[in-house]
Amino acid sequence: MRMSQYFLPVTKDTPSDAVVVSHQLMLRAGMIRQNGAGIYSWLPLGHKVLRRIEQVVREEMDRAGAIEMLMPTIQQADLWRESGRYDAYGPEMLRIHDRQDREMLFGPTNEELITDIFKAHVKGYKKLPMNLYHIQWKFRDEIRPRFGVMRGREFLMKDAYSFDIDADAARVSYQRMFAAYLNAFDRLGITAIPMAADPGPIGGDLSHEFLVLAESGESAVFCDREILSVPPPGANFDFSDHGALADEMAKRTKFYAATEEKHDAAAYADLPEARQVTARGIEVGHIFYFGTKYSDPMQAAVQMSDGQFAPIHGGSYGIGVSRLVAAIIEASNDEAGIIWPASIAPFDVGLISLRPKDDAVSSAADAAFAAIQAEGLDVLYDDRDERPGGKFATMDLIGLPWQIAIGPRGLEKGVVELKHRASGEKSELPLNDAISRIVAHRR
RNA sequence: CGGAGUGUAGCGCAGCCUGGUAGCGCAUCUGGUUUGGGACCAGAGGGUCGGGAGUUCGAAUCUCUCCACUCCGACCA
Repeated sequence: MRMSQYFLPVTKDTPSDAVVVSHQLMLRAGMIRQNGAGIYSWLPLGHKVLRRIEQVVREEMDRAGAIEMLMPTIQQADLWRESGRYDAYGPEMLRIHDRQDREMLFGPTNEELITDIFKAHVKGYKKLPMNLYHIQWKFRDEIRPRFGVMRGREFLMKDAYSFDIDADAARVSYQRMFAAYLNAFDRLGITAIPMAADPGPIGGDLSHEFLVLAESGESAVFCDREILSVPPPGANFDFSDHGALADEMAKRTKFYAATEEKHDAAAYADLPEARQVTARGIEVGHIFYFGTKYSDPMQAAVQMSDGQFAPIHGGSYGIGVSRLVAAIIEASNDEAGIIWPASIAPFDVGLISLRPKDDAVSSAADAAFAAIQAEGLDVLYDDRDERPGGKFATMDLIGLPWQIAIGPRGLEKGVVELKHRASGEKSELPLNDAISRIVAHRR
C-alpha cells in the first residue's frame, strides 16, 4: 500500500479525552474515531489490526475443533424470555422495538440463540461433543464506558459454546478451550494469566478469566510469579488427548492467581515474597461451564444410547477481540508509539523513500516496494513528498515491526537502512539481505 | 444514577471574569527554498463559538434550559 493513496490520519497532538496510553495511541495513529460514548469507528489501520487479531483467534479456535458460524447482532426477545434472562439482564441490555413494536434487543451475548439453533438440529448424543463459535459485534450498555475500545459499549467478541452429554465431558470441552486460549494469547504476543473467576450473571461453577498485566488494567490481580513462565501448549498440542488437556489446566491452576473478588490474602501471604505479584490486569477472555442453565429452561436435550433424553451440559467462552487491540498496545509501546507483535501488525514492514523527488531514489524505492511485495510481505510504502523526520515518526507511531529507509546516501553504497522497531536496532545492508531478515521473522 | 468538569476550525488550545461580532499552534491548499529522525519563507481556505430560549442597541462572553462528551464511584469480554 502506498501511503499517498492510503487513509491514515495520524496526529502529533494527543487528544485530551484519552487518559490511557492505548487509547491515546489508537487515536494518534488514526486507528479509531469516536462516535459516541463507547462507540467507535475502525479506520483502515485499526480495522486491519482488528482483522488480524480476529484471524489468530479464529485459527486457534479451529485448531481446537470449534466450528465457526455467524449469528445476528439483533435478536428477538422471545428466546430471552424462555431462558429468563430478558428480565434478569437489566439495563445493560439494549432493548429496541421494530416497526411492528416487536421487542428486540442488540445481543450482549448469544447463549439463547445458539441453544435454540442447537436444539433444533442436534437430536442425538453421537453428535457430541460440539463446539460452535462466532466472532460478532456485541452491545452492552455499560454504566460507564471508558478507556477507548477497552471498555466500549459496542465491541467485537469471539464467543464459543460447547455442548456435551454430561459434566465430565463438558469439563474436557472446557479444558480444550482453556488450552486454546493459552495458544491464542501466546500468538498474539501477550501473556494472559488464567484466574479462578466468579461465574457472574451467566452462572455456573467452573470459570476462569484470562488477564493481561497492565498498569491501566481495571482489575487488581494477585498471582504467583511462577505462573507467568509456564509455556503455552504450542502449535503441536493434541486437543484430542484428554490427559494432556487436564494437565495443561492443572499446570496453571496449581499456582495462586486471583483477581480482587476471589483474592485469599492468607493463601497469598503463604507464598515467598519474591514470588508474589501484585499488579493490575485487563480481562481479555472469560470461560464458563454452566451445566444445564440454558438447556433446562430451553429444553435442549439429546437422546442417549438408552433412548432417554438428557439435557446438554454447556459452556461458553469469550475473547474480547476489540479489547485485545487496546490490551496489546498497553502491553507493548514506548515513547515513540505502538510496537506491534509481528503476528498482528497491520503491515509487516514500512518502506520509506527519503527523497521521493529524486528520480534515482524513487525508482529504487519503487523497485524495493515491488520486491518486498513479491516475497508476500504486506508493506506500507511512504512515497509522499515529506521530510524524513515525519516519516520515521509516523512509522514509529504506527508500530510496524520493520522499517526500510531508502535514500541517496545508501544508494551510493548499495545499502538500505533496516530498523527493527521493538529493539530499535538499525543496520545498513543490501535490500535483498534486509528483505531476507524480515522474511526470516515473518508472522 | 451520585459527585466533578468540559463543549470555540480535523487535532491541541486562548478568548468568557469585565458583552462590541473570533484568534493562536499543528494539520490542509498554492508558490518557493529545502530534505538521513516531526524544516523555513510568502500566501490561502476552513468556525451554526454544542442546540434552543431569554436579557441587551449588541451575546462565544450574562441568565435559563436541553443535549453531548470526559473524569471519580457501583457493573462487565
